[in-house]
Amino acid sequence: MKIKDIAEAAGVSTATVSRVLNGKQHVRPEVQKKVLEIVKQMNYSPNRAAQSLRSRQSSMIGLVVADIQNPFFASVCRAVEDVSQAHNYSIILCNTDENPEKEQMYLELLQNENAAGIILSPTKRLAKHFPQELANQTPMVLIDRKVEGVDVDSVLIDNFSAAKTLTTHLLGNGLKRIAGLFGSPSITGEERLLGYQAAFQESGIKIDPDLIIELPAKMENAHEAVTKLLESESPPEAIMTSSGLLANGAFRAIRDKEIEIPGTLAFATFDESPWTSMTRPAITVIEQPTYDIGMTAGEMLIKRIREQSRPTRQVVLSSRLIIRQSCGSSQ
Amino acid sequence: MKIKDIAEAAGVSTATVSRVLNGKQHVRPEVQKKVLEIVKQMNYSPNRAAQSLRSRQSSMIGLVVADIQNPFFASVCRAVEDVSQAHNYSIILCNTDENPEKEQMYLELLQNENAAGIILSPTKRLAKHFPQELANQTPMVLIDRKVEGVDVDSVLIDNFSAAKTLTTHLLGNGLKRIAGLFGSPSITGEERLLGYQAAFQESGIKIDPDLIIELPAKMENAHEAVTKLLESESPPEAIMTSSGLLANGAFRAIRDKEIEIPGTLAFATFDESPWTSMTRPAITVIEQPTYDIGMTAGEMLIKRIREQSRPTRQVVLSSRLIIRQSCGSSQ
DNA sequence: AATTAAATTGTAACCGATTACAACAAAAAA
DNA sequence: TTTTTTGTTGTAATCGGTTACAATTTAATT
Repeated sequence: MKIKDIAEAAGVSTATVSRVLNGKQHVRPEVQKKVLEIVKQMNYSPNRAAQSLRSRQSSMIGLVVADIQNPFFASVCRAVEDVSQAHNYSIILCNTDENPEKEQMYLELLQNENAAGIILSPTKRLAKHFPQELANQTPMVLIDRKVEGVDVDSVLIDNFSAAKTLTTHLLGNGLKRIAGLFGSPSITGEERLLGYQAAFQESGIKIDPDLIIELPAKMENAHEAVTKLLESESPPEAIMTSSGLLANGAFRAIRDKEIEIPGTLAFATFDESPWTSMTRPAITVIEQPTYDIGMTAGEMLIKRIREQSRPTRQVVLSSRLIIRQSCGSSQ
Repeated sequence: MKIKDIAEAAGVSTATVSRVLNGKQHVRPEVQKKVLEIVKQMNYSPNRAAQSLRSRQSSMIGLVVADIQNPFFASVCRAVEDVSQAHNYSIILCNTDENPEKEQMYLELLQNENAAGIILSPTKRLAKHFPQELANQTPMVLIDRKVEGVDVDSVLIDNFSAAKTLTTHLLGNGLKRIAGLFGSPSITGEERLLGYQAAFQESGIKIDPDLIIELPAKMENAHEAVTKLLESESPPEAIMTSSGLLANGAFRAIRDKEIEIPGTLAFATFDESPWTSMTRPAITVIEQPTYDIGMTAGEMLIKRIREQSRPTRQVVLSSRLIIRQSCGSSQ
């Protein structure tokens, strides 16, 4: 079923059919009606590959994230999909696992695919060697990670401030030996570490460097690290983690050791998850506007696709500290 | 940068370049080497739209699920992506929300896109009116839901037995008034309901029809339904839910009312989630082999893409009852 | 050495849409 | 009525690959 078949059935040329289908220029209403009828009757829809080849633009949006199993990205992804769908774009999902080679591979793929646009949570390496030409050529929106000195749209939260806020909250509760688990290598993890350090700085309390742990953001890693931490000679008074996945492993390790929260150990983390409000004590968290991030990124991308030359902008959405019982503070 | 440029630079025809790139037939090793060198040097990679147009096959696999925010599907998705990537396919992600129109729209899109294959968790309507022609024409693997009397590959767990096992476990603990929350409209929910009923049947205990609740699998719905249930004149002794999302809302409602588990109310659910082992008491669940389902489906799809005519098969993976403390059983 | 078979390469058609251009018709202006 | 403008339509080129077919070279066989 191709455009030629429709053209023949309607007694017009393929050009006319194409014009009708794309709502272009001058076509007599009666011809238009006839063509549409036949299109409907024959249940025709155009071949995307042909369209894409000719117009040098596909209807695909590349969504490149670290890991779709991370609820943060799942939520972002869902939002992007909702927005895309409303504008007749589909999404190609790419997981990088923070691996620059995978990321590179996917970016090339998306170029070859003539993706209409790309939404990307860049790895640390990409942030260092940012492909500005690619961004100039293909509409792109960065999410979740700050990349300095490049001209590209982005949507993120202020990770530095959020981490500082959370740490300050812990310090404010009289906790001093606060261990921090930060995802690595990851820009997000890095920024949050800086916020953590800044909070200490400001409070005048010294950080025990042994309590700063950078590690790949996987549950098992956090479990292992926290287990070791808790078995050490001078265990911390509090633990904070920089992502939901890390929180999970960490919390499990704490539970395994049957350590009392917040009595013996306080606990707080980035990322609101289904479980953070369900444990007893419920857990103090920094909640990110995940769906909003995805939605905003999606909308910005659509706008850029429509108007390639619009000035770029950085949107910073605000996160929220939800104080619960895991840090010993009353409300 | 197109194949013609490479051909010219290498002093051969485009056909030869194409042959080299696709590892086809007869090309003199020296020519091959030369072409590959130039391809590398000029950093060429082929236009996917053109390839897809001519060969009538894209390198895209459609993954159609109910909702990527459901951790079950996120895990399946991740597995599919891993397998796809290893075979040089990418995935187009489609969320249906159990909405047949959305599903229909996406299936058409995937056809127009010449998707190499489709992995699909079908809605109830699709199961009734299964597009066998589409399945014959495009490699397809069904996941998660059983569809009767069609000739198509599928990967699932035995939902009926799993639900029966879980319900029998509750009954075995002396619980009789067991409320069940089942996702609807969804084949999975339906099958689990049947298993639930069968367990009662077998035990000779009557079901109070008021305790069977079918509802869209969203947290809020479950929260609302359970709240109402708990406020009713004759509240249940136990609640089981047929999916992780429902479990979340249900558990939250129980917590909100500060009802003691398992003393006053027992609780169990389908789907192992990060939080089910972290609450106190920890929750008894049916754990599904999520990653395995995705991986198996992915591999089956690749095989079918390679050999369109192979006989179809149904793979049933086994789920596992994890007994914890939420149902009052010692274990 | 002559014949046959196999390997290598190029030419050009093709996939299915979009669109520049030309042709023609109808309406408006002179 | 003639000329100009505007609107409608078709023809054919084009996007960038793949591949059938034919042509040519090389190797194997008789």
